[in-house]
Amino acid sequence: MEIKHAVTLLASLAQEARLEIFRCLVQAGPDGLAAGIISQTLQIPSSTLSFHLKELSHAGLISARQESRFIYYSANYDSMNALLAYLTENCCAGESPCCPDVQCQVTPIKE
Amino acid sequence: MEIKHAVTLLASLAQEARLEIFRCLVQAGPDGLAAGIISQTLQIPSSTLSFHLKELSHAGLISARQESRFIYYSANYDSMNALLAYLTENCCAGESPCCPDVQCQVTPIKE
DNA sequence: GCTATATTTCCATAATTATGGAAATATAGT
DNA sequence: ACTATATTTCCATAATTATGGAAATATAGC
Repeated sequence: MEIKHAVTLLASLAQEARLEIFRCLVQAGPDGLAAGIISQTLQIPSSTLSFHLKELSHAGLISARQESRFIYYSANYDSMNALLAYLTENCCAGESPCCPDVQCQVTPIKE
Repeated sequence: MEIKHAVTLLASLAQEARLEIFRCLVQAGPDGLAAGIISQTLQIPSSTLSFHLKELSHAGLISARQESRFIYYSANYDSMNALLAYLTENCCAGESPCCPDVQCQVTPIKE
């Protein structure tokens, strides 16, 4: 994953309403939830919710599907997995030091 | 971890310069790097870097320690681990559906 | 076609975040 | 005290992001 993509995913989750929405959708499972249900559950006005859903959707973290008059939003598990993998590989903070021989590209200070 | 704290951590990583800085510090290991080296390596003007280091520091993702005239910044592995744990537990997208019986708190639509 | 419900778009406004130069501050060697 | 280097603070400015009401659009039942 490119760093810019990781930043996009992080940014879309770095907002309380959106993190709540995403968490809610993850817990709701693959079928997802209709926008109205999310609005009602999380007490978010529809226009504000729509804005946040669009953000998450643009980032690729959720998908939408129309079903009669309802639009169901569901979490894209793969996308989240990819983000976690990126963070674990590049910014990991495991017990054992990660990437032990990878060095930050430090150019020697020239006099 | 509280959701607000997760949001704070995500927000501090949701910026390309900061994600680069953090990644760099993770790779640099526990000793970290002096601010000037980071500035030079990532080509970030010192004032801008200082701003971003402060953000990461406030979020608790990095620590600073003075060493003679230099200030060394290093990644707080524990903090990152906690974030990954939070995301895995609350927003996880594993192969197997997570939290199978936890349901998003959906109040039934009343007529 | 009318009505009701679901969702989005539009819009103005507010709030937050990012940028980098210049000046200020800190630290240490001479 | 003077000098050099390291880092931060200050500041103005720009850019981005968030909010929610009102209007517009879509969908389906009657």
